[in-house]
Amino acid sequence: MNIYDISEKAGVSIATVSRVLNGSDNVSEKTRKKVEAIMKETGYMPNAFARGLTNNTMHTIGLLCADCSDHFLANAISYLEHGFRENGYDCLLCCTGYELSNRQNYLKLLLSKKVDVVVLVGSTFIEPDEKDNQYLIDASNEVPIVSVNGYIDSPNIYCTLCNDFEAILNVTTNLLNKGFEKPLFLCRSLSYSGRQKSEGFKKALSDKSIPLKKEQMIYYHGSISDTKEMLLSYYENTYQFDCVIAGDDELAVSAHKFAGTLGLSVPDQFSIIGYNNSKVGICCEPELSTLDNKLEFVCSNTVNSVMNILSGQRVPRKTIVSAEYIERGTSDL
Amino acid sequence: MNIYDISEKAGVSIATVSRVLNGSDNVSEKTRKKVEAIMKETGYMPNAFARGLTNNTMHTIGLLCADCSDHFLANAISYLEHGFRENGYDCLLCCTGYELSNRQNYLKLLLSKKVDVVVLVGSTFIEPDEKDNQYLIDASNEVPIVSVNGYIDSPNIYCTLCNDFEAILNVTTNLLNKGFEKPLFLCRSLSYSGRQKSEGFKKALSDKSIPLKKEQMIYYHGSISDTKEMLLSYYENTYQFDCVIAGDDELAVSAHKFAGTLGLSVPDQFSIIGYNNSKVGICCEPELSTLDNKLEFVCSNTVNSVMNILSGQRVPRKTIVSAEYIERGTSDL
DNA sequence: TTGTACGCGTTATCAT
DNA sequence: ATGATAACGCGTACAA
Repeated sequence: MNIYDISEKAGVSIATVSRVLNGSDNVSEKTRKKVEAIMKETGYMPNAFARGLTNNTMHTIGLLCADCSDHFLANAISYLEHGFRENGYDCLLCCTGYELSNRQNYLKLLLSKKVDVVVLVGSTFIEPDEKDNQYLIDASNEVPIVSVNGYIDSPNIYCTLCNDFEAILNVTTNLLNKGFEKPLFLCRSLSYSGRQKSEGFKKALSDKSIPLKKEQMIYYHGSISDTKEMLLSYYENTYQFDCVIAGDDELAVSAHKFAGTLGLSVPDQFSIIGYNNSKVGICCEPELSTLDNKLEFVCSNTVNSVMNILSGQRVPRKTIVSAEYIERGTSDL
Repeated sequence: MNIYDISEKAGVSIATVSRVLNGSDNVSEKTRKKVEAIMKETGYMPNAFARGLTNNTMHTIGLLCADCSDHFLANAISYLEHGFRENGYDCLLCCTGYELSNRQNYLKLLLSKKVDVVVLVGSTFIEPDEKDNQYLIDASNEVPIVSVNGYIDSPNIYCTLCNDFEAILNVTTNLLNKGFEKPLFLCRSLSYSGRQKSEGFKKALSDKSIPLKKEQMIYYHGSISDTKEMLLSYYENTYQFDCVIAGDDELAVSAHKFAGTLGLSVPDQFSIIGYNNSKVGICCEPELSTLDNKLEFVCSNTVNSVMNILSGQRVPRKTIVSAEYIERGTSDL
């Protein structure tokens, strides 16, 4: 059932059918009704591929995300998908993992599928070494790229992110003001966000003229229980910390369990602050204090930017929002 | 840069270009090399829409899921996406929510985008009232449908699921054998999976000739803390249960917190068993005993089924796998 | 082995 | 207001 069939049944030309299909006003009420009736009756659906071919778009947006089973990324995808769909766009999902070469292939794949925009979900897409981001810049010549939570300075790449630097700086400062003297910064990786957080931590110490010791910062990527074990041995052998500033809530939960097995009194003797305000933080007892990085705002801003870009408007290349400190049971600031 | 440009530069016809593109053997090594060189040099990419138009497929699979921020569903999507991609298929993601009319619209949308298959991620897509599933059956006339964790009996709908009935039956039976006398079954909804679990619970009681009381089964959909409060008041006012069999781990975490505030001794005085073996279950202390419903297997089987269907093979319409009981700190069976 | 020509189902331009 | 027709880029049957 294609446009020719409809035109024949309705006794009009395909041009007219196309006109009613696309809501053109240059068609008499009478024929419009007639054509619409035939369409309903036959359950006609215009062929999306043919439309794509002539319009050069199928209204789809490519989502690049490291791992959608990650709670934070899954939430981001959820927000983004809803936002894009409200605007008539579908989402093609690519779970790339963390390896650069895979990511490059996935990006190529999205380009070959002719998505209208590609969005980088999560700050891990922005690498510390500039040359590793060149493929993004290259791709941005063909299609707009938007980044959720990462920043890169390039003409056709638009970024919305949380001020992770400021958030960690503030919370660390407050912890120090409260009398904690041996902070441990615990983070997964040197993603863009990880780097910002790291700098925030360092700044807090330097603001107070506290010399930074190498052992005060750990980068670790393991399961909750592995991380707990690591902390146990680290505490024993390397550095006896009295509070943990974590790069995400799962790391914080590990620290929580660490404190539990050592019987440290939380939050007075030992404080923990997570990041992301995610569900895992309210499963433990006492519940986790955390930093809410305003994911919903970041995502909705991303969606708005995309829509404006697609309609040819100019949009800011960088939008930053402040995190919000959420105090629960593992800190008292 | 299209196939004509390439053919011109290479001094061959578009047919030949098309042949090297699709790996036909009817092309001399010499011209193949030449054409490939030009392609590489110009960075040519065949137009996906034009291909879609002639081949009537763009190798994409539609994923219908209620809410991809749900941990369980996000995991399923992750497995599915990887599996499909390995087979050269992309995933179009639709987060439908739980309302039937929305779901019907999303399904139509996927059909209009001409996906090759639609997969229903999660058992909530199978409604208790048969007529509410008619839209699925109708759609299955146009495109194969596969269901992850739900079952519906229809010629072009293929289902892979966990034996939730058996799992809850066994675990409830074991709890009763251990001397627990006041079990509470706590579940979110009467999704297909919810119905199976419910029946398992009932069967366990009836097998022991224990009369089922209405208050022994709760269907509740709220946040962790709301659920905890609900349980507190339920325990006080309605039914003083001594163990909880939960339909998912989050509900179990709520019960965990409930037990914590009441100071009930877990697992001897009060036992809790979750479902899904998800991350939230290892964030609490003691960690949650749970039922692993073999999501990875279910998903990989789903992917295999889809690939076989697409290649024209016959595949079983129903595949069932048994859950695995994982004992941690909230039960001792 | 290679090339010609048509079909896929739209949209858009130009007449009428 | 409506219709004829080119164009989009590719795959392929048929011819050579």
